[in-house]
Amino acid sequence: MNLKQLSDLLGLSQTTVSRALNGYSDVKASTRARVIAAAKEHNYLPNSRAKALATGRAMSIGHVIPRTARHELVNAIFADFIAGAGEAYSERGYDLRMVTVEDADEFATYERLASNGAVDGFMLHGPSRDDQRIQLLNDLNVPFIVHGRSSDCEQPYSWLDVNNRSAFKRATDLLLDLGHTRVALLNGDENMDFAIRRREGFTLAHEQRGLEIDPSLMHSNEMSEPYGFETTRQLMTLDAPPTAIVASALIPALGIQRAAHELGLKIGRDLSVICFDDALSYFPNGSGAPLFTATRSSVRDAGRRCGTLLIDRIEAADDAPVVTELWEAELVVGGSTGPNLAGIPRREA
Amino acid sequence: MNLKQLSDLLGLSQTTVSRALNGYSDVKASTRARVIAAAKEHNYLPNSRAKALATGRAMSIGHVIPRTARHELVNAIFADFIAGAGEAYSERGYDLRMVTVEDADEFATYERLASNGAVDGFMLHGPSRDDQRIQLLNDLNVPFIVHGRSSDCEQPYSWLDVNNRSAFKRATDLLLDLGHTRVALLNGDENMDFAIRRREGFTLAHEQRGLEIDPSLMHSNEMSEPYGFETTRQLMTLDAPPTAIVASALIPALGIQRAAHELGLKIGRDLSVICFDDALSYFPNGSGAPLFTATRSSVRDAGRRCGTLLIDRIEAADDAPVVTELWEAELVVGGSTGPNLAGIPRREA
DNA sequence: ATCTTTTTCCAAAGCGCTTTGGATTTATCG
DNA sequence: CGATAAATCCAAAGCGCTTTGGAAAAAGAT
Repeated sequence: MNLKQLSDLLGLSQTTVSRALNGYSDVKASTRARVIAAAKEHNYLPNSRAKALATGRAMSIGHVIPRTARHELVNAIFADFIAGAGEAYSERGYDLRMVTVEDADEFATYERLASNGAVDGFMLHGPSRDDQRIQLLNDLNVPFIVHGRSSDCEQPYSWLDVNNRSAFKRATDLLLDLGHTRVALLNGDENMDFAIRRREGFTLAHEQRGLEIDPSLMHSNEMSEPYGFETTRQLMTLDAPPTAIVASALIPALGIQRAAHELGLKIGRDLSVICFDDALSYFPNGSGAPLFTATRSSVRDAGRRCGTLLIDRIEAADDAPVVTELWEAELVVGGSTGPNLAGIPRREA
Repeated sequence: MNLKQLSDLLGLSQTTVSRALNGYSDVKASTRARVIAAAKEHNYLPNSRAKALATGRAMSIGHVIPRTARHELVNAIFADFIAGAGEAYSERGYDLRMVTVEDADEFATYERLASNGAVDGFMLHGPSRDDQRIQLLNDLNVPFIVHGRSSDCEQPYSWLDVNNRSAFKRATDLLLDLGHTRVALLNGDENMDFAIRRREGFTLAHEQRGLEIDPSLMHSNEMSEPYGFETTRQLMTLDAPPTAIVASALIPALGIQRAAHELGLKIGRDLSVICFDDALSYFPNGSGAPLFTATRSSVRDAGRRCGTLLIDRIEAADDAPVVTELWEAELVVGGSTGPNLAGIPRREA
């Protein structure tokens, strides 16, 4: 059933049926009712391809995912983020068009999808320090929003970010306040902007107290359980091992925990751990009382808000000013942090 | 730049330019070259909306994700699966159209997207025992493939599944061979078909040896770390606690591990654990030697294969026979399994 | 009752592509 | 060299919707 058939059936013009269905005011209430009833009865649905062509709007949001470069993306965070974004999209009648590409094709794909008319805007994930995609999309003059920020980017652009710097500063402050003097950092991949800011927070907390940081205590890698495990094992072989660790996520924190157990160290007593908790739905930070002391910010909520902001921009005038939003993470105290008992962790076994 | 402008510029008809670009044989090699060169120079790209309307093909695959009902989907597995599927899609020129919906709107959304022409086919995730979506999509006569199976479904349909039954049977056999007599099952959500089959494998292994299973040893829940943790703690308070556990995934296995540590039990000695490993990219089963003994099958590979099979079906004749593929999981032996030493786990501390 | 205004409807022109059904030109062949 | 076949090209008709610019009908004003 298409528009022509439906309008023939009703003895009305396509124009009238179309306008009735789309809520225009120049159609009598009674005929609108007739049209809607008939449409429902014959379950007519406007062809989305035709509609897209006629309106020039694709009603979809592009997510371009490079295969390997930022493959950190197709990961724990990603699923929750797009779950949140997807909610915002479907509320507004949009859907998510995801395309995975070879790294080399990434830019070309943005250009293609934009000039193509396949999407109305883009969601940018995982920005690096000086992310070239921002320049590109500004040049293409297509709406987009960045989840995160790009420190060295000069251009104006819209973003939503959690305050990673203050989150890690607070986390580090907490540990220093507890008397820890050797605090290790298991940061995320420091090509990513969020990791850079987190490191800044970590170092700032030390600087404000006039503390030097031993470089051998700072590590950077993609967040995985083995990363937490192996780095911790290695850290504990140092002459002066750390008594506390700030970790980038729950997953490496579990690795830290495993290493601690293996070394006979009790988390929260012999070794304090604080991590960033993205509040992933399938990976809660314990149930009930938090397992780890953590700075928490829901990546799902962030996705939802990013989706809303992006659609607002798509539907706004072309010259709408950029929008930015900085979220503070919440500090939740769990059982993984405690005072520095010895200066040097005790060993058992 | 659109087709008309490009053809005017070349002094050719739109027909010829279109056919040149689309590789038809009725255009002279030299003019084809001219056309391609001009298209590249003015970077002309056919408008995908117009193309979709004219061809009747959307070149996109629908993934309908209910918000909460199977929210297990928006989870650890999901990201890797669509990463794999996305590769297959982009190789064939398709992309992924994901739409998250309220549970109540799920069926209507399938109907809408299908009759709408918004997608050319569907990927079905996480089938339940008697999944109604299969009937629906068969009725709608739209290509689709199921990742997994639906045990009680009578209709023919295309699917790709890992042999969960044999995987869990082998896992259980391994433990029984090691002398364990009380083996617990931490299954996934038994509304899901895969979990049902896994339980079958678990019970079959016992039955073949004439062993009864204590029902208090069998649990079912969504895969999370706390689920593993709490269930294990509870199991260990039984009069006769298990000496081995079969777990649905790596994530709950980490919870099991945490509980074991807390109870002073050493994994692989006091408590054997074997789990299913979906080979998630960001969640490896250890690095190098496997952390857990596991039955492994890459969900990313499955996604890739599902994508290929689905597109094959979309591009095949309407009456192409259904296709099915059953993968055997690989058994990898790690340090988490060992012989039953006592019949009752020893306690330390 | 006549003239405006408002309401309600519609014909037709796109949107930018593909494809059908020739028409024209060039090559092949007896 | 005329006739047939093959190679190239193109005008025009869709695809199914929206939207413009009126026209016709109904309501309101005088």
